[in-house]
Amino acid sequence: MRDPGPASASRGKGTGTTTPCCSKVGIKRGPWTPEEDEVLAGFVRREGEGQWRTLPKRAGLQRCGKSCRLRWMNYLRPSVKRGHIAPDEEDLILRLHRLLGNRWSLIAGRIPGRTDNEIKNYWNTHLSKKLISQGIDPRTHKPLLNHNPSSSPAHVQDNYNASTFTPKATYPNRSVPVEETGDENDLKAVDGQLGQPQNSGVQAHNNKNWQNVEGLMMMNSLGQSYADHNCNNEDIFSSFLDSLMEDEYANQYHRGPTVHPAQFVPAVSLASTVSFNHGNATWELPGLRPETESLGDQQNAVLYNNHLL
DNA sequence: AACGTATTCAACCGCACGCCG
DNA sequence: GCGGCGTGCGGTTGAATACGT
Repeated sequence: MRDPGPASASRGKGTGTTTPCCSKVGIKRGPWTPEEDEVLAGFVRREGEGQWRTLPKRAGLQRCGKSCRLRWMNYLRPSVKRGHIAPDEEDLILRLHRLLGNRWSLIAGRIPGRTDNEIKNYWNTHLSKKLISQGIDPRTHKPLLNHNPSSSPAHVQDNYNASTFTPKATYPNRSVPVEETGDENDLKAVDGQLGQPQNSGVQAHNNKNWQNVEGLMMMNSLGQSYADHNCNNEDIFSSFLDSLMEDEYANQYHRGPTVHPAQFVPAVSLASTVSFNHGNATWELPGLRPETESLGDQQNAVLYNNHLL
């Protein structure tokens, strides 16, 4: 492994304002030693996670709290899975990234044992290059304009298209059209109409990294709803994401015109239906195939078929 | 073997948000 | 409403390592 390096060695970017926990003289930086790992892991096992700021002092570590937390979360936690990313994990990362963009923590939350840092690194070092080599823009997941298809082996392209890409989806809660280009101005326009993503019960959102148009559309709506009503929607989000992850789902919606979700109230027998409160209306996001739809509510069936298929 | 370049990934940074007094 | 604190996020860095000449 790497040498720990001098305790005062400067790493990372910038020399500007430092966070309080890292400004103290005598705080060690750089790679962790096995001894430090042992101290930290033992302490967290005994005392539990949290109180990271005061943890170094209590545990007798010459580290800042943020560094301790990062080391625990990304390396020492028992649930952290080490080793190579499996093909199915890679496939999942690709599909989740297409939906969520650079929401590494959200993506990591769907892949057991993998950390956001690990997935982020894997994306930047492997997957983004892989997509580029296949003529896919890793930022938008759309074809690169200047890419020569002949430069990629056909079997590679076929494999990727077949196993990884879902058909283009038009989400039922979309109220504005999504431009085919992932142009920044388009994103701003979309932001303006749907509102910036807000902090939610799921996690805090950084507003600066909404790079994926599809994910932007979805998360804007979810985030807005979460923020407006401050409800605990982690399970709802999870099930909604599950439904989005199904190819069948995307197949059902990729052709249809948009409809305001408030216009549509799915039959109660529809499984995986996701409800959101927004303003005075309840927004319903159907998340399954129409063939499972209850025929008991004919009105809903008509709406469903007319507007969402 | 020696050197230069590319790649990997652990660790750092600033910032944003929720909570609480 | 305001400010401090704790926490978590995504972007970036750079030492270690791998690879090529």
